[in-house]
Amino acid sequence: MPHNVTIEDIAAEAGVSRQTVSRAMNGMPRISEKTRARVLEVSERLGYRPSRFASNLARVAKAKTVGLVVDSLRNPYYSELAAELLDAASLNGWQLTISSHENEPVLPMVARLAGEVDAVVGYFGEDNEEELLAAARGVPVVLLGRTATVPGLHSVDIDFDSGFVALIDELRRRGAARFGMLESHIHGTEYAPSSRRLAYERSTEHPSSSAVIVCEAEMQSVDAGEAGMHALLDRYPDTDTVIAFSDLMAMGALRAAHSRGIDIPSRLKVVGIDGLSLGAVTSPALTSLAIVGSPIIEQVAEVVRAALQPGAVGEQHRRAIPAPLWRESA
Amino acid sequence: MPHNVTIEDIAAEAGVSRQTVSRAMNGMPRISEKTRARVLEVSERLGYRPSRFASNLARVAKAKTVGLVVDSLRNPYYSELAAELLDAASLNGWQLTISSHENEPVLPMVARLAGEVDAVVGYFGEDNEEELLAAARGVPVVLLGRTATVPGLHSVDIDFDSGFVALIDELRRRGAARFGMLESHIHGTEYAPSSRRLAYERSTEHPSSSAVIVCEAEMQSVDAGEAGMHALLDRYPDTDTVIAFSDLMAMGALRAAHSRGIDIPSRLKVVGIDGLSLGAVTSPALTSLAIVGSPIIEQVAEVVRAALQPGAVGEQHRRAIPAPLWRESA
DNA sequence: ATGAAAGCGCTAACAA
DNA sequence: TTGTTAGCGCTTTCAT
Repeated sequence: MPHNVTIEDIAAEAGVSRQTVSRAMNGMPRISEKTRARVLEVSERLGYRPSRFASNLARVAKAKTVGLVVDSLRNPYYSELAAELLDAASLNGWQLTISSHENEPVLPMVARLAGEVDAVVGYFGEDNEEELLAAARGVPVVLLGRTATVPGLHSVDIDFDSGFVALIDELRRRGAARFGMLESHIHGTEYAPSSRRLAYERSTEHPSSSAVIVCEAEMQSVDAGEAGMHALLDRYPDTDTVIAFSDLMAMGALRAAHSRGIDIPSRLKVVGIDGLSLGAVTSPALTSLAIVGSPIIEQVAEVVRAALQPGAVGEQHRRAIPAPLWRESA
Repeated sequence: MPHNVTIEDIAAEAGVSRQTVSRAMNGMPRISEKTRARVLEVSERLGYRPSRFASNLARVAKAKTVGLVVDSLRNPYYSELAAELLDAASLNGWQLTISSHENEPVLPMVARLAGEVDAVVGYFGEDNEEELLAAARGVPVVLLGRTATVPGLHSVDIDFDSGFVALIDELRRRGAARFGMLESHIHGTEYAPSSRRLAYERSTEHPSSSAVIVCEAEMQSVDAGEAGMHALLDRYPDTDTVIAFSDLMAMGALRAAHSRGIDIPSRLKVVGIDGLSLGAVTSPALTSLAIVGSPIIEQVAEVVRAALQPGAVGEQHRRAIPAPLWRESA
């Protein structure tokens, strides 16, 4: 059983001390080119791989990495969110490790992640807060899209109410009068109104906001949006403005409108939620209540930055206000 | 200067040994519920965060993490690739940390990554192999989309020639006769024919394969594809089959065809490259030469698995054959 | 330019 | 159930 090759082996083989090996491997000064070359040659020959754990343990400037938990990177909402967090991470000198709970139960995943990262941020659906906290074993956790209720958990929630007010106001100014909404319901789960629907209903007046179609979404929510749009147009033919649960669903809605020969936005306005850059390439380009590309990531970065501070204490709760992103469809 | 709180502090405060603290924190057996609770209480009160470096150093089953380097997660090709690698990672018990070289030069990024992961895989464009190898400091590197030429670097290349043969054959069987291609050229860089274009030209006969339009792509290559399609239809009006550099460009091509009232696929077949799941929601759904969703990730996972083996020696070179994904547009 | 000593903070194996 | 003894493999500081 050939034991793992360590810095000690390289030092011995090259006839130098461990520090010299360290200097050579890390491109540090105070070493002659000659010895450096020799050490590098030896280390390559023996297949030496420095232990990142040992080196970070000894080093004073330790690497920082934040873990992101999402449903699936196949959903463009999460991949754009990840892209933004990646920007923030690079700005702050963090690494970003991503996990999706597509294949794995959340709690074990968080427990595993906790052994590899310095903070965990993510969407955790309905997961129990106490259990999350316990699974994280001291690693700070930031809940996205909901407000944490137990002490010790940070959160960045989304203030749909404020976002909707701005959106509906401007839509009205543009002539919107009879609203409809395409709500989403993940197939096979028990239905509960989403915070998006609730905000929609609060921000529109009653008779119009009764025009809600609950779409049974599976993976491909574009299709659900298309079907939902047909249902909505059948049931509430005089609707002039449709707000979809997500941009993906709105894209389906656009398709349904197309197939019926309905002109957008003159006859019907369509608005998504999310603010995906993907929405720029539909025709017409999709107007959206933007979460991604708005201040949410700023907030997350600030919370993480604070939580990563050595003496950090207490939790932070923030709310990000989604902002309408006006393109052509409304 | 309050030093970092360590296991020692908790042990002292709780009046137990370090080992007992370890048992409590990690949910290990052989500890009474009473002491566990007390230790947990203390650790929470003092804000104890176990050092993942120390724990992994001491632990025999160390965490494995692989680093993925991509252009940008905003590009669905990379995010779907990442999603697949995430699946493979979860299957193998790895973590996945992602870096994009959107904001950061590659070499320093690889150097940083190398201190945090056990293997690096990624698209490295034109980057110098020797420099990459040096930056990785002993951490295995897997090049994607090209074949490594220096010893020490692994690679998984894409065999477009084989893929194109299968694609073109079947297209011909379906009536394709005059081919055209929409090639991509990243704006502001020197142009060199892509391996996709070369494979296309090899697999089609000459006069038809001269129908190549080089599109100046920026971020949003959908637009480039749209413009390119118009140019192609103007210049080679009798083209009956168009192959685009990517699915995104093919989506633009679809849009151009739409706006000209050209029916797809009866009058014109359109094929993308990449195999994005996004292609399923265009109308008509996009046929594509699939890279993502085909064996490429298998190959990558195998190479990484081998490279992660303690005594691993030598490098691996593999080729993945893209497979046509027949949907409606062809 | 190089080396020796002293940790970094934890877990594994064994003893009590 | 709990504690003791050894490391894990590297970097830092200080000599030389």
